[in-house]
Amino acid sequence: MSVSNEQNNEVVAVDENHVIAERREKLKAIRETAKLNGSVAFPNDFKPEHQAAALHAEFGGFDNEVLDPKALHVSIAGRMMLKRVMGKASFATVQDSTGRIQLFISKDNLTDTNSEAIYDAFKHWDLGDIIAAKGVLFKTKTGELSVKVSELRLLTKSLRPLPEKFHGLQDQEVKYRQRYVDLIVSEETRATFIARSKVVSAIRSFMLENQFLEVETPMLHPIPGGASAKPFITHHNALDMQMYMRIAPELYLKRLVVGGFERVFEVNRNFRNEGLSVRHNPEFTMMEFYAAYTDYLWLMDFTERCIRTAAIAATGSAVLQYQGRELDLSKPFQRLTIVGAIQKYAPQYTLGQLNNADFLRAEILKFGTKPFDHAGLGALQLALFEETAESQLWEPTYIIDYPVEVSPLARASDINPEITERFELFVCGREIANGFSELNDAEDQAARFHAQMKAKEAGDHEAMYYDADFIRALEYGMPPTGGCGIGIDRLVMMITDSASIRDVILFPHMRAEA
RNA sequence: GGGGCGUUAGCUCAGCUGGUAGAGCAGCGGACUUUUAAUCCGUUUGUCGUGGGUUCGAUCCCCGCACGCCCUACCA
Repeated sequence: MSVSNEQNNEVVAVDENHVIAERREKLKAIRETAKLNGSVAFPNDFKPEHQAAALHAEFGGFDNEVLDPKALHVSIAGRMMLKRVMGKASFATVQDSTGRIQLFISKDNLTDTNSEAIYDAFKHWDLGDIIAAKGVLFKTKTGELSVKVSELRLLTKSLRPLPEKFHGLQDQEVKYRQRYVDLIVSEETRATFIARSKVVSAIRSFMLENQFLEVETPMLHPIPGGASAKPFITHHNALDMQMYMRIAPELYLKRLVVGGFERVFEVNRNFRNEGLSVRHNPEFTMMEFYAAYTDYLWLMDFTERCIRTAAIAATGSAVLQYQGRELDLSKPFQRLTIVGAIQKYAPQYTLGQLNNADFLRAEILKFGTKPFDHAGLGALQLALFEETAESQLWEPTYIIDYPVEVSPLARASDINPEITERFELFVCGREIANGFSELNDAEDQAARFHAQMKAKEAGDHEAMYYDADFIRALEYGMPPTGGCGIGIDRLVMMITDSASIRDVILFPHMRAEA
């Protein structure tokens, strides 16, 4: 054919190694044999009726005296992970989505007319091939439940070799970039993502049980809002307008509360155009919920129960181990004010100092952080908290009394207008959740947006935009409401004892491959 | 964005402060009818991440770049 085709072949060749080349040759032979037999190289007519884990659970406890008379016929399929050929008899370990089971394959037991050819073909099948078997359950000499195979088929030829069978996949980069390989060979990785699924479904059930309505709000926003963060910017061609990937669903969910959905929640992705770290992925999952006629005190109780429920659903216990240290989610979560937390974890500061803006400003500079120019006392206290106390909050702790100036969507305290009815939940030194009594005074909200715009003009790139439609919605009247967002990835990190957010995201963001 | 460490066969890893590379697994050939990372015999495979520099000579020393991991910063 053409030049381009030759180029393609060259590209393939660069990626090839002799192992892959051997396998391609085997596949070629398989195709030819299939053609002669009127069959196909990639059949899809085999339907397994059993799975490894269930077979072990149901029959693993019996010995051959029980199993033999039953003559339990099973059919299974999966990836061949181990193969031990010993002349005329062989063992192969097959892995399906539930676990592994061993096959015992001997020419004598194969019922097919050309059993010799099938057995010889099997000897050349590779680790990683998807195979299917039918046979009878029995126990080997060493007591392992196995299938004495009467029918054996190759369903899918695998062209690429798996990682080394004992050490598995060690290269972090490959684990992230080629998660499919990681999942094939790492039980631990599979367990992490199964736990993640359990966490999410437990949270969903918990919300539904508490009369919340699950909703989906836009991911593409004309005005980014609901958080202080840099958005990804994109463009809608037909409308010829700039759009933003959402940084938070908050303003839409509150519009729904205005609309009369008094309890709503959404579990989905937020996108923030910021740095990557062991705790940050550009897209991350939030469970955000709003409940009319509740406040931040109610939210703290509710969030606590929600997290505890999720942990138990995923691990069976509310007492966990995180990075070698016990994490007890069963006890009531602590509550501390920002100043209280500093006093507890950095007792060198006096109350007088903590209420002295000039002192705080100077102290924060010592930590190498520059507080923003117009930071008030509350913001300075918060900055010092972040430097001194935050990372020490191992046991679940709600920090309360966030200053108004850093909480533009939260309801101010009736007692002290400088602070809001807001909390953040810290566990293992990390922020896990953020919630507050919602600001439902449309005029106050408009004034807060104006203040944010001023901050933006003054150079605060993360200050919020003025969202006129959101103000309009509030002007129709939003009932008093409490709302909270839980960072699902970080919660799953905690519950699965994962050190990096990338370990709990199936396909974490990576730089383009070299 | 700043700092540290890393990159050697398909995989897991060795490689002596410089003489162009090894092991195990996988593969290929052979033996073997109860193995468990099967075993035993034989055997193939490398732009030593990449581009420069120093040197008679570089996987090794120096510099740049790419990618990765960790710490740090912004943040959830």
